[in-house]
Amino acid sequence: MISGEYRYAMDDKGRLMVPAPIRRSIAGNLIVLTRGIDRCLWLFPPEEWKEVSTKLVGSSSLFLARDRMIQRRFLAPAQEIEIDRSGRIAISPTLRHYAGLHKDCIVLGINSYVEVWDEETYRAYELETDDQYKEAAEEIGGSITL
Amino acid sequence: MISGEYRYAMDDKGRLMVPAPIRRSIAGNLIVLTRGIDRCLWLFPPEEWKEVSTKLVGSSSLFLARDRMIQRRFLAPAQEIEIDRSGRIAISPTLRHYAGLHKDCIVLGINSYVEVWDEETYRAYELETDDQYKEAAEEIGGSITL
DNA sequence: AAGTTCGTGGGAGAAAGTGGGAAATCGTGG
DNA sequence: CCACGATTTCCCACTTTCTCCCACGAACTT
Repeated sequence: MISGEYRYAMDDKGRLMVPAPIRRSIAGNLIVLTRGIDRCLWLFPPEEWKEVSTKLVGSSSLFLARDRMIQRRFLAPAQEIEIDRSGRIAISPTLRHYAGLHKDCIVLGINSYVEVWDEETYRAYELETDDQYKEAAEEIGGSITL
Repeated sequence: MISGEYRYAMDDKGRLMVPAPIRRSIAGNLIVLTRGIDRCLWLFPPEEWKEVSTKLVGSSSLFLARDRMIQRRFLAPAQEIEIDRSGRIAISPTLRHYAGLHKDCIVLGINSYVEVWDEETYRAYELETDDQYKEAAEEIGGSITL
């Protein structure tokens, strides 16, 4: 189970730390990096990626607009990359640009995958979703007793 | 049943005491620390955390905006940490920053979990919510006879 | 009064994070 | 097809932070 929230600076070469605890929970030093659905990147352990991608490809068709869209925006940008000896990954300019990564980045461990955000973008996202979050919390409060 | 209100100073290394009475009511020396919904941290015994988190994640999807939000804000920041031999936990910079922990902290034992507040923040919260608290008391008075 | 528990501080070794150099690769233009 | 510049990759070395452990002082107990 991957988790944790971290803040790292991307260096001038576009390299970003994969937090040590997350690294430890990944077998091998390969990961798959792709565009996330919000303005962030998603990072999967290879076997997770295989699962997600086959589920998506499995039932998709060249001839359906919706499927083509998903393939283009989610599957196509994916690249398998290596974690270097110091525990960093090099993020390609294309992906960097998509997520608007500048310098300070937020790295989130979520269950079985990892998200990478530009810090400012993430703060903005938090503000934006604050009301929804508190609403959700109240709703949950109705069903969870502690 | 966990309870008690305590005040501790976080040391320069970011370490904070877990009050001895609370420590005694936790099996083992592992706990889960995460962001609370107000500007504080929540600390769960592992089995409690498993229960809460599975209730939340149970059937969540990458592809639903609301699920992503809950995962990012509640689940992602969670980390399992160890209580050291002197009964302290090391709080990561990210969580420290979120709760605005400086030096003096308030630790609250509440039923089955624990809250950690920056002292100033907590005093402010108390002042802010004083009226609401009295109102709430009136409401409750309608249903509880003592 | 002595032992026990509780809280506080600090030191040493290990691990994590950061930066940069050199070789290799890629892309472009001649 | 080659040459050059830019970028990337790989590796090494340094610095900072963390972790683990021990030791001390205060307070409480017996």
